[in-house]
Amino acid sequence: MTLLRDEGLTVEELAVWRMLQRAQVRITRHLEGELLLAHDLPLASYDVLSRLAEAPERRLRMNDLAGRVLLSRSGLTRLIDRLQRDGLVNREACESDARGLFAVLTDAGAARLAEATPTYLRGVRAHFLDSLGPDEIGQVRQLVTRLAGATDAP
Amino acid sequence: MTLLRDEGLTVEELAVWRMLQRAQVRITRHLEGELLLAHDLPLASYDVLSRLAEAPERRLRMNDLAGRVLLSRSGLTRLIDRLQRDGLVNREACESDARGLFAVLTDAGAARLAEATPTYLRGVRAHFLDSLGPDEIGQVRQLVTRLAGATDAP
DNA sequence: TCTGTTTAGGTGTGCGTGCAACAAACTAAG
DNA sequence: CTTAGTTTGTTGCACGCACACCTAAACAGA
Repeated sequence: MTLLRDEGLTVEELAVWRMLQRAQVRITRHLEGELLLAHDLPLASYDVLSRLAEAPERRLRMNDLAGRVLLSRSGLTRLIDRLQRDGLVNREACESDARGLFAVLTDAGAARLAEATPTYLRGVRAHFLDSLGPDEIGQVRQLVTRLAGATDAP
Repeated sequence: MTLLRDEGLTVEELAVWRMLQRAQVRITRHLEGELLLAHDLPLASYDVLSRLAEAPERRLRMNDLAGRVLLSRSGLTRLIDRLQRDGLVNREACESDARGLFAVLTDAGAARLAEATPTYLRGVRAHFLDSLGPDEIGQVRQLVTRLAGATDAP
């Protein structure tokens, strides 16, 4: 209210920010709910599996993976623990660097990913893309690129 | 990759969705980090305090508050517990409905909010609004309104 | 008035996350 | 070769959250 103007934010600007938060949470919850219900797969796990599937040799160093997924290194360690326990991912040592570990997608992991992907993509379309006008994607791309700062997969 | 086209999503559409997630996490972490560092106040707590400050009589029913903040009812219960412990919020019974409880902002809570608000607003401007072109706010407003689905404060 | 249903809020529990501290392996300077 | 500094991944810990369940109060219809 009064606090707002003192810092030069309009009411609209604050409302937009709040709605952005709300939108993000809303979309994410829907998506995760569907993924959990249909495939017992959390969103973060799906993200890891899909990143690995895209990577050459289906493998990525823990550190690289943590950079792509939105997770701290320790968070990723635990998540890979779970995925390994479920047989979707394996850890393999790195030849050139004895400290390094690869997370590598198993066949079971690839199968699980393939199974869940239609649900995921349908969700992204239904909860996100369908709200965009046909020509808006380009604008939104430029916008989120600016907001995201760093690139997606360096 | 191959999985993508089968469901009719372009590579660009998926990239936009991923960047949106990345952007949201990035902004939120920056904002929360600054708020925590400067005022030892988590983002969720700031949100609650500001919602209460905006409400008539500085008070809101737990349920209403949970609707505005992006939190489950149980999550809000615990958060209010903490805020009450720190003296920023009090619980007061509701006259007309014996089940109801108001969360009401204390003077200390209002002071803490006033102290943290410049940091918060600066952060929103720096990490979000500054990435928008001067005329983009209106477009973004329409977009996020569609994405958020429900209204902000019904 | 009584009984079944709905709503408000809180509690028990388990999960996922980040931070700080750690050990091991690499790297660079002397 | 040695030593100091950096990077990689893991672990101890505490925190915050949601889900399922619970109690008390309100409401509905007979």
